[in-house]
Amino acid sequence: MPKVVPEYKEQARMRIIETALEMFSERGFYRTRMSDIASNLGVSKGAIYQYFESKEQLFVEVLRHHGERRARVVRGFLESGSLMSISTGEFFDEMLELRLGSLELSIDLLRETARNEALRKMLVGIAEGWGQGLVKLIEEMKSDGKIRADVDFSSLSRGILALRDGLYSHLMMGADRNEVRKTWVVIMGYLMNDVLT
Amino acid sequence: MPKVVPEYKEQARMRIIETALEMFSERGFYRTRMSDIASNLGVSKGAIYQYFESKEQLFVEVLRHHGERRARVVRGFLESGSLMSISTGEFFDEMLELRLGSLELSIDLLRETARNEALRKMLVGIAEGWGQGLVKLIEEMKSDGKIRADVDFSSLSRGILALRDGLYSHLMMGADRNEVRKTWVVIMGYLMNDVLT
Amino acid sequence: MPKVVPEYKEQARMRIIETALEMFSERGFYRTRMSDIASNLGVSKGAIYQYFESKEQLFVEVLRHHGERRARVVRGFLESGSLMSISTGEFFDEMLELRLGSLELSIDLLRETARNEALRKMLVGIAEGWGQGLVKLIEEMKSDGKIRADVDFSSLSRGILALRDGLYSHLMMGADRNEVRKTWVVIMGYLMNDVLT
Amino acid sequence: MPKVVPEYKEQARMRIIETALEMFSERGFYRTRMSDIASNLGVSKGAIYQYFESKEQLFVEVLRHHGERRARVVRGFLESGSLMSISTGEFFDEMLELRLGSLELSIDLLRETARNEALRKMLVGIAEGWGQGLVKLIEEMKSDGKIRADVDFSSLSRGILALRDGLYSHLMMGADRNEVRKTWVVIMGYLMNDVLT
DNA sequence: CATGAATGAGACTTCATTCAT
DNA sequence: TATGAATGAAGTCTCATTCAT
Repeated sequence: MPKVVPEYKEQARMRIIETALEMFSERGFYRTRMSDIASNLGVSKGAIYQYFESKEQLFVEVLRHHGERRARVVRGFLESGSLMSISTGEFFDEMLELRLGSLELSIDLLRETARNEALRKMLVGIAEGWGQGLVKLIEEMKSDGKIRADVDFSSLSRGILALRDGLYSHLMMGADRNEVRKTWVVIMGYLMNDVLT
Repeated sequence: MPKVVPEYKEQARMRIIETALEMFSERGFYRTRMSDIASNLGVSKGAIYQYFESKEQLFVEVLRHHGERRARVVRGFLESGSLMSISTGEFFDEMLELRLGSLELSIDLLRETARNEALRKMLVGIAEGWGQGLVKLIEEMKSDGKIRADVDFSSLSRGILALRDGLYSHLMMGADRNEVRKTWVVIMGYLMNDVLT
Repeated sequence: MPKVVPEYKEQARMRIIETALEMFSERGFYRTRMSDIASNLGVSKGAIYQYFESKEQLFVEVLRHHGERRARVVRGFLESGSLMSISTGEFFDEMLELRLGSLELSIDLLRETARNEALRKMLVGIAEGWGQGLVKLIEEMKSDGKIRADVDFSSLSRGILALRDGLYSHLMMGADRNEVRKTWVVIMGYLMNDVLT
Repeated sequence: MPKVVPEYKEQARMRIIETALEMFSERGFYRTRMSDIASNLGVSKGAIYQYFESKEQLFVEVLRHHGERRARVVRGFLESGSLMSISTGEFFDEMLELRLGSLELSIDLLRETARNEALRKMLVGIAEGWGQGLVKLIEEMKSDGKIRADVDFSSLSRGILALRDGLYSHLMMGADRNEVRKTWVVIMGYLMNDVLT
């Protein structure tokens, strides 16, 4: 790709973000050196600094990009679907693919957060996005009579998200993927029993 | 207490471990400097090296100690109790008090793991401890007829643990403690509906 | 103007030199980045390297150009004038306009000098030019009987130059321009009292 | 010197400041690397960071220390003396020894100043200290009838300081020390002629 | 000729660890 | 044993310079 085309810079930026995302979530913010990212990309350290002014800024952009992508995908699921559709193994796989939980990143994020107010805002925003989406879906289903009227949708929503995050962490700790997926399906199945009419 | 008595060394060791545990779980392994731990303890950096040969070794000991304490407490709950007893807000608070989830530590642990096989073993051991405890409890309840025969106890056990871990992470991210506790109670209540006879 | 005419190159060279002169004297050699100069000129960094082989070489050319211009102006003053004419506030303003003192540049020059013999030669040459001009003027006035015969013209010349340079440095340090100009006039007045017949 | 004595840290601090002062004034702030200062001191780079949190902070401390020392010495001269005493070659030598002019440092200071308000304050303070001391001396001499009543002491004071600074810069540029000293004596002599009764 | 993305040497800074006192 | 000054390896970041387009 010729370097003069206008899209070039944006593509280069995205390549850096994608690579950094992978490395940050696998090794963590501190264990990932700028030189690692650079050599993984096949460029020099300096090149990255043309696109991001610091390692911390790169991290912020990685999180922002990642958060937006997650939000888009999840919204798609929630809007078109029902609670049943997210109780499936397919949904779980899809989430996994997108590192939708990304507990790894979240922990580092949390630690950076102490020094970076913008990060904290974003963090809260992303979490709220998920929560609101679920809550809205549950409310709609309730008013459609698909869900029992006495369901505490706030707890239900938070519980589902917590289950998801916890299962991710188990995966990270080395749990077997099939077992984890099965757990999702089984537990979500139980919950659906309880709340669906 | 005169410094020459043998207990002194053990007490000093424990003080270091307790302080390091707090700091590692709040700031993370990388953000916590040896000098921070030392000044928090009111001793010199050198003193810590009389008890632990390296920062990594200190981390390992912190995790070992923490893991053992958690295991003890949880075993107590599980042995004396039933699934109902762990569905309560009291149990949740108790877990919280002991950093029983300690996702923060787990993440750092996971990252250290890449270079330290012993750590990985311990990690898996701790997780299995929890899992086995729950599984055993569930099996006993099933054979007592307190739980429906068709329950997939492995998934149930893993799901409960994942729920716990996920809720911890939400707390870390700034969620309200009362809401999180309530979520635990509500979701566990649903699950009990499904599995208890 | 089409870019291929030979004058173009010379004009482009001069534009770079003028811009660099301003930036070097305001921010200093080290604080001025090639990219700053380029963006101030509205061209790319690469373009500058078509005219100057390195930042250091550009600095040398800036100094040469500046020295020559100063020399021309000062010669004009000295040849057509008398000591009285350089004791005026107008002369002071004129000097200022041309950065005739340019202590800022001189200091950077001095520091470059350690590695660059050619620079040192030029530096000495410029300083001598001033000195010789003044000395010659004083000698002529003396032989015309306008100056007392016992005047140490070497010290007088050097003293005048030192006064000028010192006042420039005061300006740079934030002194009020009117006060500085007045000082020049007053002190030069005293000195004229002493040396004129 | 044993490292446990309380004075040790202060002495170490001063050694660093003295060495840094020499190197900053000879090579300038930018050309002086922390590793140069360290190896000149015979210690590692890291050691300096136990005493100063950054290169810039070291520079500030160097200037503060230097400014205070200069102020002390000059005050002594001015208080005990008369304008005649500072018109001597001995005074000039003394000033030189203490880098009392320190134009080199001042230029770097000036450049740092853009980013550091505290520095600018100090700079102004030091300059004012000199000026006030001279002005006070001249006023006293005037009221004692030793100086002509119509002397503009503000301009005289500034002129003397400018002469000093200018001569320093000439020395830095390679002028002969004896000639420079002689210039000081001669020009100050002329000025004394004009202002003393 | 011009561009500006990429390079890479080198500067600053941090911090786990050591060791003389 | 305890101290904390010193070390030095390693990481982040800068910027003059090059070169493919």
